[in-house]
Amino acid sequence: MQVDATDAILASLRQIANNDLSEHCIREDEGNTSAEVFSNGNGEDMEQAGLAGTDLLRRVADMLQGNHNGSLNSHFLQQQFAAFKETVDPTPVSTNGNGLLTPITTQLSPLFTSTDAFNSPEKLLQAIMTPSLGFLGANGLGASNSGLLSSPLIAPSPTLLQSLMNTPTQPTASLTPKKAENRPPVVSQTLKASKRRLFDDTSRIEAASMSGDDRIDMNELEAFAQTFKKQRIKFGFTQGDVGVALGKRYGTDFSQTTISRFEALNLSFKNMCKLRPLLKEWLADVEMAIEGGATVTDLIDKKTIHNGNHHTIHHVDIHETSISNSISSVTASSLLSREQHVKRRRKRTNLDMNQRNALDTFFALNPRPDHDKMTDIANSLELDRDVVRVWFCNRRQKMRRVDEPIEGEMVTPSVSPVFPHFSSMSALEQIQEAARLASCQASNDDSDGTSGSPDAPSNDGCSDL
DNA sequence: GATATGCAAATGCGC
DNA sequence: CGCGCATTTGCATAT
Repeated sequence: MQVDATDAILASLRQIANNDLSEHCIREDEGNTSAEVFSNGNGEDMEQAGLAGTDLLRRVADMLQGNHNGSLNSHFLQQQFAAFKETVDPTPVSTNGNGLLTPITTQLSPLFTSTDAFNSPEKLLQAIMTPSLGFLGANGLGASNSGLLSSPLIAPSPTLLQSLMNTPTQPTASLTPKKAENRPPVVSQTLKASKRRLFDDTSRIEAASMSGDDRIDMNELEAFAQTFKKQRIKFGFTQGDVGVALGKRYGTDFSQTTISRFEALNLSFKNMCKLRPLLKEWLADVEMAIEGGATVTDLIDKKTIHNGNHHTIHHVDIHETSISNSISSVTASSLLSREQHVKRRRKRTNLDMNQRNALDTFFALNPRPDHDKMTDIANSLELDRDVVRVWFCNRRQKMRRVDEPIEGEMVTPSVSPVFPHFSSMSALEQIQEAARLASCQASNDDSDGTSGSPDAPSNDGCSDL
């Protein structure tokens, strides 16, 4: 009776702890090694394992069981353990291209000066469960702030454990409009996927599949970015300068961010192609001007001051851009020489805390308000209706993004059972009420109603007024 | 002070 | 017009 799953886990943990980790490759796809250890793990027996000092272990076992359809999996345990070890000693970790952890020769961190710290499963588990180690993060969520956990590579571990804890998951943390200090090291898969870098595989394929003339030489693109940066620095322009200069020139300026991303090839392929001719032209002009004796400050000033006038700054015929790409030819010279009714991008609205909170609240009430309601909301928040509309669109988009990856059960009562009484109110009343709520919760930093998570802490203090 | 980056506004396009 | 979805772009802030 006592040779039950708990013992088995103990034994296995001990074994794992004792063995060098390198023997237990943490490969995702081959759960061989000692998988048999738990093959007899009949879950029920665990309930009565009253072994002293195994409480933690049991908890983990329970969690494991709960999380793995009743079948304990030593491979999984090993992962946890390995992750833990890596947490304590981040250095040797490495991932191969496939995102799989590769075997490592372990080395204990100064914190755990001897292997003893791992020899006992109790210790091990205790360590895992110890908040100060950041393994579970504050609140049992996987937010690892501890300096120990600075390596992003160990992130999966807290996450897994978190799921073990069966805590309401909030994987992306992207929902919180917090200052970026508590940012978890790992971005959600979806978010990651949505970001396209120039030289990722997709782009390569994309570029390679372009036909004949349209084909853009990736190397050239890369080279240009490099040259551009070099020249830019040589002449003494900042990224911001360039952005502004482009604005004067093409009517639509770019931020320092964009220039930075261009130089670092951190834009999509298409985007790079679009920007390149502009930058190329600008650079050519600058080079010419400098050659002609102009100083950089001259150029900057000129570009900064020139505003609503006719921009005679240039007239370069850079039509030998060698790339008769549709994008490239259009953008450059044509816009200016016509009229400059260049549709300027709306300045990015910066919603203040109250507006955010209010919108969040509205969203919780109703993620897709109709035209009138939208207008009411906009008015009540002194925002452009369009801004509000876009906000809702983006918010829905975000919600989908966040929810989807968590396949299976999503406890998203998106429509708002949280505030049932609202449904009987008029739009205006709802707005007023929501505004009250928003201001109520303005001080607490939750503001993350997206997941519709049941915990809704903001609810307490305010809902009844 | 300049640059890099996370999150999310704003845009564009097809429906 | 408005939506969903993908993408581009920039504010705020970290580095």
